[in-house]
Amino acid sequence: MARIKTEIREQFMNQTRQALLNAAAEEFARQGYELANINTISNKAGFAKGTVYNYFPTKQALLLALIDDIAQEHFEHMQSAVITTEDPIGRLESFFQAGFEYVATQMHRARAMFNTVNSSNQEQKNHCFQAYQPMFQLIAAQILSPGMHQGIFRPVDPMSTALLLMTIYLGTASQVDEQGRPWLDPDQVADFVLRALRAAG
Amino acid sequence: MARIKTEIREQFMNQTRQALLNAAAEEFARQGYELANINTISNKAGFAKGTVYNYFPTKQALLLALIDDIAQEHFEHMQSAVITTEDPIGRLESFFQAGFEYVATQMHRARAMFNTVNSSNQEQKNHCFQAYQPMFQLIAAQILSPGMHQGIFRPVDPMSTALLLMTIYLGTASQVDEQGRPWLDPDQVADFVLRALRAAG
Amino acid sequence: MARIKTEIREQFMNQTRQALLNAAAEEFARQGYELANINTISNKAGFAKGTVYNYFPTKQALLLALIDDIAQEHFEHMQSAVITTEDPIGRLESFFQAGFEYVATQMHRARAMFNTVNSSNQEQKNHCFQAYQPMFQLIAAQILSPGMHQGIFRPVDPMSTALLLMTIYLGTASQVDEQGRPWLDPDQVADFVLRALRAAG
Amino acid sequence: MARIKTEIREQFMNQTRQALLNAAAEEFARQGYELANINTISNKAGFAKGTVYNYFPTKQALLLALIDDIAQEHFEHMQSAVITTEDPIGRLESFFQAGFEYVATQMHRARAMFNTVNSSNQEQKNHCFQAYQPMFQLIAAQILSPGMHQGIFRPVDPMSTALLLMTIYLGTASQVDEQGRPWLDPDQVADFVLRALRAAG
DNA sequence: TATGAATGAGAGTTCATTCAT
DNA sequence: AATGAATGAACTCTCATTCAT
Repeated sequence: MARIKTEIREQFMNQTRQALLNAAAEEFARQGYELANINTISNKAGFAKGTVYNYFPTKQALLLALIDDIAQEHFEHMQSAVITTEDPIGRLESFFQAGFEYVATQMHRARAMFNTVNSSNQEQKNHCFQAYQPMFQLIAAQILSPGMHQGIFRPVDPMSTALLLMTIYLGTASQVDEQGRPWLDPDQVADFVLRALRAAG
Repeated sequence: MARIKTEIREQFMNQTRQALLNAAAEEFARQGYELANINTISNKAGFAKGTVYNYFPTKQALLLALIDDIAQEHFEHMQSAVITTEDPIGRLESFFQAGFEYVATQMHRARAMFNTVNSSNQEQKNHCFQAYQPMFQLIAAQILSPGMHQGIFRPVDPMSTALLLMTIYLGTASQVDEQGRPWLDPDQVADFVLRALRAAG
Repeated sequence: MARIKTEIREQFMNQTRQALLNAAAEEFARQGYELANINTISNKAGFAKGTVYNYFPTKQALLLALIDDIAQEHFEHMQSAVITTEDPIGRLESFFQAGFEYVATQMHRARAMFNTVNSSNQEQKNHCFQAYQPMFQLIAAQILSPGMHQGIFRPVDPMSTALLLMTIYLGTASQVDEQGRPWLDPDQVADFVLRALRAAG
Repeated sequence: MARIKTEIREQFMNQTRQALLNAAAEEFARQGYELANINTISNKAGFAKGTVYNYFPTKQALLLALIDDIAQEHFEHMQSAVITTEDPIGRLESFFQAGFEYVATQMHRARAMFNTVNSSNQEQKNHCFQAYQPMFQLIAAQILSPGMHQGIFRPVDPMSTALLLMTIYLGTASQVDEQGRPWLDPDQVADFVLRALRAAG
């Protein structure tokens, strides 16, 4: 009984926490970290200013928790798309498609992440890279390695190439016009990358 | 006589202006726009706070003037490297080499520019793109077009490909470790891009 | 219960607001709007600088709220004095007596208002006139009109004469020596005005 | 010869000084003392910022010199109008007519003076009263005294009545609508005052 | 747990004044 | 006499954070 009560409470707390994270995503996306306003975030989430501090000790802790949330969701979205096929080429195409899809459907979260990854604050930037380690692993282990083993991709260093692909993904997916539409399309980018990776002959 | 006096004065003013721009580059690079401190900038340049406002009406105007300064210098550095050879492949290699070189030698200016290009402030971002138009033209007209005409590069849309290359350049050149060394090297990146661009066969 | 709590809180807030308005009156009276210092105001009220901005969005909003407060209090003071007698002559004498009384007892508030009414800032000046509309009505409807109807006052245009009387009141009541004592006394002024208004013969 | 040179120089200096005073009048009228900008004033006069300080040691000194200039001109304008007739009633009417005329023709100077007379700065206010002493004398000695001696005006205290008339003049002449037209006209005001002053019977 | 009044450090900007030219 | 670059004190306003309720 007490257990159940506790669970219900936790669920409520999680709801509040999620509401705050969602509102934070929107605000961090629109304004960037420095200009983001804690008051605006809490109000957007339907709470008062002080409530944020019941869940996150500081503004930066809120951002970093958000980044963790985003990175995990982002990773799961990409992974599930990538592993639906065995073909390394298809996987790479899926990677870019799923990536652009994520940016399109989770605009706020994606932009909050872009802003943080490009932040001049080293701590925030590093936290992003940490949180995105699984994504690098995904590229290296689930796309590049199989491709090289099957002789479809030329031999490359998996980690630095994963970094390059990730850079290309982040760079191209984050460039959008004033209406939020990307300047480049994922197939075009995937095609470009595939030509660069394909084994000769 | 008056002319000479005026010229000397203008030279002095330009010196002050340049000192402020240099200090601003350092501060904007280290802190990003929002955290950059006008007082710190002017002191770094050897002046009092108010002096900044004799040269730039607002903090943002200072940033945008700096971006113009950087973009021009950056462009000139790249252009002079690119046009030393007729060979499109060499030109593309030179482009990345000169690019990474610029980032290495003009660290502050380059980082200030990266921060601005990735800013969540649309006005600042747009200003960057405007200021970098010559660079896009350089890629399209001096590298891609000749390469395609000579049958060395496969046919691509020059502008969107220039955008892609620029994105790759900015993305890869801006990724540096804590000591400021790039994670990827220009030849590796140029090689990757060349494989993607080369005409089949 | 919640209602009671809310009421208590509101009462507290009103106390803070009033304390700020009182401190503001003192400061605006002594220094005028431009030289008035928000920090001084909040400290005088027993609060920190930022607290002012929990109640008034800007310095000018604080001034205008104060003007509204003063105008209402001022009007109520004058009205209650005026309507205690039916006699138009007595009413006019009461008007000036109560007016000088208000200035003497509410020195800060009165001076803050004088400063604002004479401000070179049109917006502030206009706000004063708006806030003092009831006072013009009081003069026209409760003093001049009855006086004319009873044949005690000669026929005059009520509104422009109300304006003239108000001008005379403000002008004479605001002239004080270094110790704050008025140069003219209300009975003298009332007598002067009465002679100008009385019906011939 | 040296004398002549000196005179020419003085004339030049006086020209510069006058240009500065005129520009100051405009700025002090529009903005009030605190918001008036020394740079704006000097530029309006066709000089650089520093030039002001060759003629006036401080901003306030500039204001006070301007007040002296205005008070003298204002007085001369009123005096010459007042003394054209021997009739005290005509003199009083002329006083208000000339007064409103001065405000209409020397709008900037008049408004600068109104702003200063109503300033919360005691020093500035007092300086105004000092500078306007001749005007009080004019009212008392050239209008009220003759009127009383001729039995046209009832007996009043000349100085306090002069103060009252001056207050009424300043109050009514300074009230203008957004187009700068006065709300009351001088004859109306003079008529009001005359009724208050006329000897009974 | 949720609230929101209070805090106060900190920032950008203005501008009277100085002074070397 | 005229200039205008440099100065730096002073000000308004913002906002992350605290804490009593």
